[in-house]
Amino acid sequence: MHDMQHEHHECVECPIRHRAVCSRCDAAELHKLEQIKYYRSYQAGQTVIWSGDRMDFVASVVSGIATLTQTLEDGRRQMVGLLLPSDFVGRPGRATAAYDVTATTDLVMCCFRKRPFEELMLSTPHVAQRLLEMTLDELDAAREWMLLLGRKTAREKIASLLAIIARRDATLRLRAPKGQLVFDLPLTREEMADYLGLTLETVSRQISALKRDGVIILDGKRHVTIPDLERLMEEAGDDSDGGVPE
Amino acid sequence: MHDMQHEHHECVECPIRHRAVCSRCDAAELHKLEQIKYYRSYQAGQTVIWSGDRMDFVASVVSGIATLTQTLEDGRRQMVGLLLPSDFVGRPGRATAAYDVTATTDLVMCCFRKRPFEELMLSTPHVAQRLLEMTLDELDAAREWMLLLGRKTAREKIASLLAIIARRDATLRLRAPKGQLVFDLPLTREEMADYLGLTLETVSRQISALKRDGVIILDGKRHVTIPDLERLMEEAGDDSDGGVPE
DNA sequence: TTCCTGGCTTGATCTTAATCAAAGCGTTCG
DNA sequence: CGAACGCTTTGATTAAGATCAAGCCAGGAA
Repeated sequence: MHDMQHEHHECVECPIRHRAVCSRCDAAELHKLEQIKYYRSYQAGQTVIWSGDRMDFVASVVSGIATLTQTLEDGRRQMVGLLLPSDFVGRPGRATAAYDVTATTDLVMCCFRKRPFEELMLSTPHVAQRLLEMTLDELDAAREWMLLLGRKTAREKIASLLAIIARRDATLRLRAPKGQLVFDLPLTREEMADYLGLTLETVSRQISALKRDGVIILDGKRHVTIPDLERLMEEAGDDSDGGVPE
Repeated sequence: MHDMQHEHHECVECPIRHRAVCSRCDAAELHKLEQIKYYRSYQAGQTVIWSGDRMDFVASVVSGIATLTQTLEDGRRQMVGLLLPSDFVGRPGRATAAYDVTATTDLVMCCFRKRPFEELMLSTPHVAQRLLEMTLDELDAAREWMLLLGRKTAREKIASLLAIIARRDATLRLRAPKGQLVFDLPLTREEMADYLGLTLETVSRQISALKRDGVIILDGKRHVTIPDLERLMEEAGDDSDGGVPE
């Protein structure tokens, strides 16, 4: 419809191009990307791909939320990734999925056929460089998550998760991070439990406790208000690292 | 001494070049690397760098073992990385260390000054591509680790750690992974506890239990024999994923 | 040799979160 | 409308691992 705006419009529509490519884009590259790209939609609860399945694309979340989970034979589940809009899924150079990918809300992904995408990466260095940056960010997030799983109490885990969601949500909406934060929990109690390495009963109890103590205000089961972000961060037990340097 | 062998010798000496660069090396690039590279040695127990400190290099482990740890204000510690020879440390594009890095054995690292290394990355695409691959491997390892921290029992955690060390050790020594495996634990009980999100007492008890049950044979406190790797893997509870594809 | 010291083991007890169980609430479906 | 279902809350009990507390053992120093 707006031909003159086409390229810019594509950037907004498709975060991978915005985040990984467009910052230093080039007409020939954009044209190649255009040819290997397609969209897929999933309903809430649908599985995008099972661990071990052939995966012939890489993708970026356009809207909605997806999770990566791992499962032990006896059914114990651990979430290992939470994908919000603009996050990247899939690994260049690997044929099969390493995790179950599930849509927890209605989900739209922008996919790129894997083989041509890999070829594009070889010929356009800044795509690999941008992808490296994003992967390093994910690795940092994973290590923060490891601290949570290994050493935090149930209450601290819940507070940490709420802080993480509030922060990412605020970033997505470009809200100022000061003052009251309001958002809807994008996860069920069970999904939160899988994120935190807890049972859903413990999640429910700790949420009730935080509510009772005034750390959060709950309206219904999903709508959360954080009256005091500082307070929540304290509950999360995160290292503020204002410590004494030697 | 062996001038004709110089480049190859350097590759062996310095894993980052071997793993990230040399596979597709080029004389000019090698020359640049040579100029920005230097070695540092640490004694067992020494801290390489504290979280938050300025970090003006990236590096690769040449020999010995280093750990990455995160700490909560009250002293709870969680290991988030275990670096064996050829592993990479440091993040291009970041000024300060995000974790405490500690030498758990005597350690030699091959360092590259960060600024010139970043410039080299911009001009030599395959370095960024190789680094991306390595980072994706680390991310996979981190996610496996998250499953361990969030959902495995103490016994499974110990068995998993032993399997991980046995596997990496076998890889380093280029031993055939069949039959009996023998190795020395490179970590104290406390370090194992920090790896696994347990206390050192629980680590000790579970090691004793695995010994009692014949899953491992202990000679002294550190020398371990795995009589049956299959058995150990079962104890580790890992998803063998020989499941039915749909 | 004896005495330390640091790393490790083992025991007793306590706490946290898991498990088992029941019921509440809000939607959707018949 | 009422039944049924999915998600959640809450309660009672149990179990896994943490915590507190001795001791053990090997190696190094005096």
